[in-house]
Amino acid sequence: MRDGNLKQVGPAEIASDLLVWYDVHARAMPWRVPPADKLSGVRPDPYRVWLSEVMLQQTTVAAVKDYFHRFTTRWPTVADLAAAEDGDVMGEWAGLGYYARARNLLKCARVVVADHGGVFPDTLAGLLKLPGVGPYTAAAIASIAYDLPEVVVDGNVERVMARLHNLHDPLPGSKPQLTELAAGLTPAQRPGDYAQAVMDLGATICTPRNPACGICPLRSPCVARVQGTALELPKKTPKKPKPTRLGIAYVGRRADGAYLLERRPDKGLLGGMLGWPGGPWSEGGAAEAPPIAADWRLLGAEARHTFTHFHLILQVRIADLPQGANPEVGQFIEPETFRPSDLPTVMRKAFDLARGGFDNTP
DNA sequence: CAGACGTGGTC
DNA sequence: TGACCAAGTCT
Repeated sequence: MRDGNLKQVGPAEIASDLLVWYDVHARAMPWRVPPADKLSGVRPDPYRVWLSEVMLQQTTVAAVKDYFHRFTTRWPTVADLAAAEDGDVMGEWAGLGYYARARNLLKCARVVVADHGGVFPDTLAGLLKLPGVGPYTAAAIASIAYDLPEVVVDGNVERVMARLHNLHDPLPGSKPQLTELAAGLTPAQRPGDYAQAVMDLGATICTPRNPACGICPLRSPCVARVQGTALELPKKTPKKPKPTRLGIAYVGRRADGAYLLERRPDKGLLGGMLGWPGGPWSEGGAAEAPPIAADWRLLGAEARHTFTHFHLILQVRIADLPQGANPEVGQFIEPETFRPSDLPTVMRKAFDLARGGFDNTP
């Protein structure tokens, strides 16, 4: 049979082909136990598997690596994390995005310590009850950490399944079908390696833009490859356009170098993170009053930032505040305590502009 | 169930 | 430059 033709291959053989490929091409990750080490009985640490999986939700491996290293260095066990201060965890997560993940991370660590003796549940149902652990993450922990044959379905698996079976129904409506197809391939042997193999395949071979079909271990049974439809799969329902909102960031600096910051409420955008006072952002325009009376200067440049569902143009206003200033909003953070890296990215952008403003007007 | 929820990289 | 994309979850 020529390589360009479709070949009937059973589910067991597909899984087996994928595992053979994975044994050679598995990417090395700080949270992963390589296939060869598993043969000597080494098991992944459920804490590290959980932490990495939460960080990897909608986030690239490249972005996660440094955060994973900092978290596991500072909090080596789930008990260490459970005992951490909220603000320390939020600050360490700053820049990674989707901050509900960090809030749920801490909640989850405390539940595992308080209700499970510091040991992660080893069933899908038990894992699903944990804060911030949904169908994907529960199945990933169950299969990767405990080698249970649960069905792991993430964006990679959806893409691989849609192409393998040439399924043109659009996401997210087709998710149940894709899950069904994924379930049909999940093997009883080495389900954890299999799950990681599909995700590695999706990340390195069966990529969204330039799939390397020629070297894909599943090229023989892949219907989309033969039909020439791989590039258009999986289909997705079109997204709505993003509106643009306007806002103000008031960056106030006291004579001793302390900055006036506020802790944002747990609910909503950037919940639980530090930020500059400035009120809500809206399409109508920004008119929020300053947190304290002072000589606020408007900077010439604005911070631009795009969130998941809107663009933001942020005016930056700066002021030198007297040592005895007593603002209604927020709290001063001493220069020894303040780490710009504790700020979410949009707030750090405003800070970078403000710093230039202060430098120009000593 | 559709919308909220971040960010950095890529083309 | 801007739209799309990446190991989703919660409401």
